[in-house]
Amino acid sequence: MAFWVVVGFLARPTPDLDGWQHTRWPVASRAPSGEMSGQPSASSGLVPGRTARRPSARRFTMTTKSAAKTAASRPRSRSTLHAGPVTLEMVAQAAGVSPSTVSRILNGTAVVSAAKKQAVDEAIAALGFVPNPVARGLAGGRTLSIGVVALSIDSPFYGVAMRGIEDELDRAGYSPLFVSGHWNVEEELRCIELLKARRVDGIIVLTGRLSDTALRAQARALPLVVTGRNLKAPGLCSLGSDDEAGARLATQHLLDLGHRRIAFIAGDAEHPDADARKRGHLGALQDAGIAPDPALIQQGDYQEAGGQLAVDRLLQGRQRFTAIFSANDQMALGALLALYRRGLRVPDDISLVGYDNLAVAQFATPPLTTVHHAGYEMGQTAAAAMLSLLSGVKPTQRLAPPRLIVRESTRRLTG
Amino acid sequence: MAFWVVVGFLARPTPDLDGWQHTRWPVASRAPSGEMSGQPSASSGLVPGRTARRPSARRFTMTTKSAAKTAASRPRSRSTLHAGPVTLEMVAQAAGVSPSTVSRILNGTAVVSAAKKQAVDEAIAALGFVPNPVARGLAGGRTLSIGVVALSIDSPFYGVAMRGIEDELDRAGYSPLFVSGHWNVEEELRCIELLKARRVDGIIVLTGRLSDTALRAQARALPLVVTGRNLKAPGLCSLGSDDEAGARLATQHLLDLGHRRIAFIAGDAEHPDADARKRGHLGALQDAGIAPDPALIQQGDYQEAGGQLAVDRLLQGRQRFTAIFSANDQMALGALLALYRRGLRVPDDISLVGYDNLAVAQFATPPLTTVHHAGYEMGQTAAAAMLSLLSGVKPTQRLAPPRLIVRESTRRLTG
DNA sequence: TTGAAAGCGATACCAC
DNA sequence: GTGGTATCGCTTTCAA
Repeated sequence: MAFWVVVGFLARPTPDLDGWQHTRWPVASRAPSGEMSGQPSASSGLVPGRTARRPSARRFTMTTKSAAKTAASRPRSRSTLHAGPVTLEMVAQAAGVSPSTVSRILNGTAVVSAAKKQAVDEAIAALGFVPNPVARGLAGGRTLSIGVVALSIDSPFYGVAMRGIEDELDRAGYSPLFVSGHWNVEEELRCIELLKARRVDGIIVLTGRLSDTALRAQARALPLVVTGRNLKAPGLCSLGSDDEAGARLATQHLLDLGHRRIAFIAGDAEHPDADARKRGHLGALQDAGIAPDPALIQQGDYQEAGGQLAVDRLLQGRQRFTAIFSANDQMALGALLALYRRGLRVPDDISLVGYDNLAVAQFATPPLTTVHHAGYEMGQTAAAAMLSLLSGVKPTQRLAPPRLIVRESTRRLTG
Repeated sequence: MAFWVVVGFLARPTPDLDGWQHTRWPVASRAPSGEMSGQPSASSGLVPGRTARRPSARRFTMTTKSAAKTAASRPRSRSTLHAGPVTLEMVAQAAGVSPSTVSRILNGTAVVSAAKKQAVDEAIAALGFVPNPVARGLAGGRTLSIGVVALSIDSPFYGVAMRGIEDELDRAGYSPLFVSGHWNVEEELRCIELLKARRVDGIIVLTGRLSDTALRAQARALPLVVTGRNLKAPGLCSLGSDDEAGARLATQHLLDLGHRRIAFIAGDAEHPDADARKRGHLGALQDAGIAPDPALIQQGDYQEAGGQLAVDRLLQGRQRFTAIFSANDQMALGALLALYRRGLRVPDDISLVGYDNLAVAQFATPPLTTVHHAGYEMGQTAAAAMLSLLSGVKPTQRLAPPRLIVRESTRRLTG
């Protein structure tokens, strides 16, 4: 996208217009004709801002067929000094073609003669034209932006997923619009409405709390990609990861090391993947012929504090166990602290396995054995799937299966 | 903002139009009249999408004075069944007023009679009207969105800052647009251009790599808030935190505990605050009459691995030291691991202080003594400052001074 | 106070 | 292949 590179923007308010006053920032493409009036609205809660219209400088328009070659009579002729947002129309004039043609070249909507294409490309480069996504959004219905609903903008796991989305979308000229649902269904819905109001072209939901039904409904209005689920619906692409298999890997690893009494710290039950991880753990135990001990299963919340409390409960209950599998790394970190507080060493006294392979996991003391849950890749894949959806191609992306990362928090049970 | 609550959106493509085909998602407010033609463009790299115009259903317009009461003849009359984006114009019709009046009420741009206001408010509620920010952006020049340039979307420290921004802006009806510069000046500039292309109303730069001069220049075109700096310029609000004082606090704490040989792990030199933290450390030493030993100062990079390597170098160099002050928590985590690997216990053998008070710091083993660098609050304050700037008020926000958080990674030097 | 209408900057129909 | 131009949904003159 060559035309996307150069941008010519206002360095200072255009001084060539009549009535310019002391407004500091040129608002969009308008040159102010005076200060705004009016009070902050009760509805919007905000001052209208320093917007005003070009008072005399009227854009040329040719409502009737007769107004043919008026181009030269345009009031604000282009000059390097009086820079302002360069419009498609300016490019058209400079290249001596119609706006339609420029648009066609920009979007590849139709075949244009090589000569005109070159003229337009040159004009674009010369003027430093950047298409205005806002106008594009209004006119074309597409804003080249994708809404991303995350649980929280500062989530350690989804943070890297967001980076993956960002990188992948960027390559296609799309921008992500991140909003956070804060672990709350209503807020997630509000986020989606906000994104739709902003006319995003599609929405990526990173797991989230919404019901499958709600997601299906949304997908009827807008392309939707959702991670952490497995559901089928028109216009919807779900990218489930096999958390059950991942959890099996973790528990199996502990079993392989000779552990038999393995405590499990469950994730937030509201989270769809929490149950899968629990099933994986129980499944692995069962396959090994071990009856799960309910006392060894502690409810957590996917947060550090939850892991810490879970271990405290385990210890207070005087449960015998030689290993812990925590349904995510964050809780494992809390577990690590709880064990440390009691003077229990990892892995000498207790082996510990996490899940997710967060960046911090490798810097825990000791570095955490965990299940790699590819966050960055998940984001990238979700974005790629969205781009497929948008281009009308059925997305075929799938997530890589989870894999075990053995570090230093687990060891063979001896004695 | 009462009108912001309800949204009526397309559940399925409007079936009342002629020529409807198998398009899946209604693009913006248009009902398709057929499939799109054309190839993906070399410029945009993307398929144009399934956009099409309403073929016959023409919006009513009154170009001449004579076309007075045509409202009733409007082709697509409003009905609950044929829901579609509710426009301001529909509200106007429902309320029996002109679009201008609705706009005035929405924005508080002018005084409107109570009766009309009520009628409009009711119509808004009844139709579930939500103003289209895209159209607003085009027409008014304001998009109610603020660009936020971060180093990375998944930065642990700036993550919480972003949350602060999000929360604060949300209360004013603004949305943040997060973009990442990836620790790279060129990319940061590219981000800013992208944000300007998307017509954000202002930009918040979270520290970043841009030079003060570059920032000043940007501020001439758009309101700008920048954290981690102290610079003055028109249209610019900088929110510097006193990192020097914070670092002094950390080193002073170690001195108070009787430590004399204190190693320092410096932050990424490209970061403006890294130098301040180093100065604070050296200043505290100097005040205590201790000559800094260059061998005890190790360069880090603000990443975990950097902290780990720094400690490795310290240990390999057989330096004598009883405490370490790491210029941020991430490096402190790495330091913790390096010490653990050598069998050195924190705080028994070595005391360790970090900086930032990341969420993970309190779950390190042992929980990290650190300097609280209010990320969330920083974001909130930056957003508030931006809102001030936008409303023409000179921002007076300041950041709270850093403060020491004593946890378990430091102890009094005995013997 | 209120309404009419001219844009904002693109897109994509429709005709040539 | 092109150009004209009617929108998109809203803001803000200007005139009444």
